[in-house]
Amino acid sequence: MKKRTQDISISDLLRGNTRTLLLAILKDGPTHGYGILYELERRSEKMLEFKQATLYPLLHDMEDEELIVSEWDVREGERPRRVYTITDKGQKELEKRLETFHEFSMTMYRIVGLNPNERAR
Amino acid sequence: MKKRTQDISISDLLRGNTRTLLLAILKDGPTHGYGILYELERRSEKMLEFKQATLYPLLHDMEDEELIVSEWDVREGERPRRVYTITDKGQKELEKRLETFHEFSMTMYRIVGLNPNERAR
DNA sequence: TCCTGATACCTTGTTAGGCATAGTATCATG
DNA sequence: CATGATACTATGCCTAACAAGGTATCAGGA
Repeated sequence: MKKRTQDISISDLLRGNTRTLLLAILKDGPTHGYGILYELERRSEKMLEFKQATLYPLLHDMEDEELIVSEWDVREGERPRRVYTITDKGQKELEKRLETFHEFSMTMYRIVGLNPNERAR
Repeated sequence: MKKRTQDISISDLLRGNTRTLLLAILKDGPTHGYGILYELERRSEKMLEFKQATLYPLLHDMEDEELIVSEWDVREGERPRRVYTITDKGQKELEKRLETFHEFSMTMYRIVGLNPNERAR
């Protein structure tokens, strides 16, 4: 039976990389949840985005895992924000994840016979 | 509550890249299922592997999607093998997928501040 | 002779990560 | 005073990859 071709899904490519992205953004300074959404959009030039339903539970999990810590930033006349800071454990986790990501990506490039330095056609 | 850190999972990184890998391998010539497993292991130097429960259903789906075609290769005194060949549609799909993969990967590198040309530490 | 491991294919049900959807609330702007 | 942006949270769904199990043939060793 003929079926429609599976769409290529960014969500699937994102899978397994969300923690890495979060840690990488937080490495450059404490940020609150909503700000991370903005920062990711900015750095990726709108190619990538987290859905709120992805981001917030993930932040909570990562705090449970002690990769990040949070504190409420309450200011007069402003909505309270929960600001997240990367921990030492988080830094180490980031290093490990970057290594794995890099190794995986280079293996992918090798297998498919693509050169990472060439511009996309 | 403290939780154990999520392990970095190759399965998750693989997600969304399996069709791309399959098509890339079949692009270099018709191959039977079990042979694809071997070829992937060889090209990735054992970093990547498909589980059989991933491979076979995927091959069937991709045949339904007309990205590949199969025929039984029956030989005297040998177990029958189902040999898969990439179609024109599959070739085009591969191109699209490679473009998306490349774009995604380069975006990842940019966001995490890693240089794809540097060796992993 | 029988057992193990490799080859070769297939199926059923589970898992878990990302998401759709919905809800709450504040503030600026027109 | 309605809308959109900001800011956080919770519940339940979807689906790709996998664990586990099955069938069968053949070679090689104990």
